[in-house]
Amino acid sequence: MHPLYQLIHSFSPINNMHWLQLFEHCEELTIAKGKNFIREGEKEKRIGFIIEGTMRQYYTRENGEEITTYFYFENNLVSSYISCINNTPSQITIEALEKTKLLVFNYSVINELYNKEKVWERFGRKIAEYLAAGLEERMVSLLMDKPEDRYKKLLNSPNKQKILARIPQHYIANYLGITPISLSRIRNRLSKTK
Amino acid sequence: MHPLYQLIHSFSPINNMHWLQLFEHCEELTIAKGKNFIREGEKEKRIGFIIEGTMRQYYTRENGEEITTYFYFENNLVSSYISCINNTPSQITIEALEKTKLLVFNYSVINELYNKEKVWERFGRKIAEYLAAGLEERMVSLLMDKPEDRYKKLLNSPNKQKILARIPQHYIANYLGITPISLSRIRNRLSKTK
DNA sequence: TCAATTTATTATCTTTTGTTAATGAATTTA
DNA sequence: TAAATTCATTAACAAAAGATAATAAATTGA
Repeated sequence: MHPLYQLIHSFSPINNMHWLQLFEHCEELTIAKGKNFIREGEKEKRIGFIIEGTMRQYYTRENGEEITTYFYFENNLVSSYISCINNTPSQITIEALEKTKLLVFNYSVINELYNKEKVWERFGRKIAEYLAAGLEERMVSLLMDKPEDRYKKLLNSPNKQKILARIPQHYIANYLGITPISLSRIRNRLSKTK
Repeated sequence: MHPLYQLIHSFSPINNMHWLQLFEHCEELTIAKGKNFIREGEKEKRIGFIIEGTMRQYYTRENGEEITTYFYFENNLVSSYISCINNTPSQITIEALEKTKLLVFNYSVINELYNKEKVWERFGRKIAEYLAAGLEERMVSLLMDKPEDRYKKLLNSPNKQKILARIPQHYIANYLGITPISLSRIRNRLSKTK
């Protein structure tokens, strides 16, 4: 079973026919380290599924500063989701942090499948619900926790260990809503307490 | 056309039969000022539609401190959405800030409609997508903007003016991720600049 | 109406974060 | 391998935010 088939199935059980409805519109794409999969301002909507590699999503300030908001790893779907659903130009850029192999399809494909099949419509719902739950958790942490606590949560979250393992620290600082200098100080503080 | 019918229709066009599938399971409920519609720890899942009134959603810290994360007004759907979709006890409390009249139904009703009808499944997707888009915008603002800028955005957002008009300032401070004292200082600073 | 409570502001002090800059380590790449 | 770049830490200072407390204004409720 293809890992993307598995992922979809875990959200909304589909059969082989449904799978092929999507799979026939997929193609492989390899992105070199440092190159972009999606660029800010872009209107073409693509969805990627990471077969291997790591990607980083960021917003760009007016002064050109990049603010990293998310990381993607193997078996993650990656896209400018908001621009897909709102049909607006992407506000984010998605970059490969290492050579990344993707399976790629157009959002229009999935959108047509939403119209065609109830199981695909359900998949769309489940994915959006999953996303909303993750965003809410993150938002609440930003509102309620001190930066130091957010970092501790990251340290204690087993599924986020790979973030720490593979990602430069200054990107993690962005993700936590602080500067790299501040994260370095937090790390220093914590190392002395223990 | 009932305002809830209208709201649903704007997300996913439904006909009168679909509407009645939901409406027959609705009942009216009035919550007195200061009383709760949903309580932290609660397992029963209800969804409310505000006919008139204002509500506040908050998380509670271990020390009992309440952190306000959202406000609801007329024609808003209100529920512990995350606990509905994850089938977990509510982490939030939703309180009436003034006497509030609701139309109420159980999440199980809408969940059965998801199974029964494709238009309802689509409604579920659209609502979740709408929610995710709002949460992403909020999260990005928390990561990228200074508190002062978040407050300015609130001032300039026409649909959020009612927040300022009806809501005590210390709840707004929570919503912006700062203390009431800090918001008061920001207001002081801004009043001097202009 | 009047006391009690809630709410917003201000002051003081402490803590934390941001900013800029310097340094050294690690990594990349030519 | 050597030079260049990226990355993490640290220092010093400024700016902002949190905590606590006092005060005044507004609102609520008996």
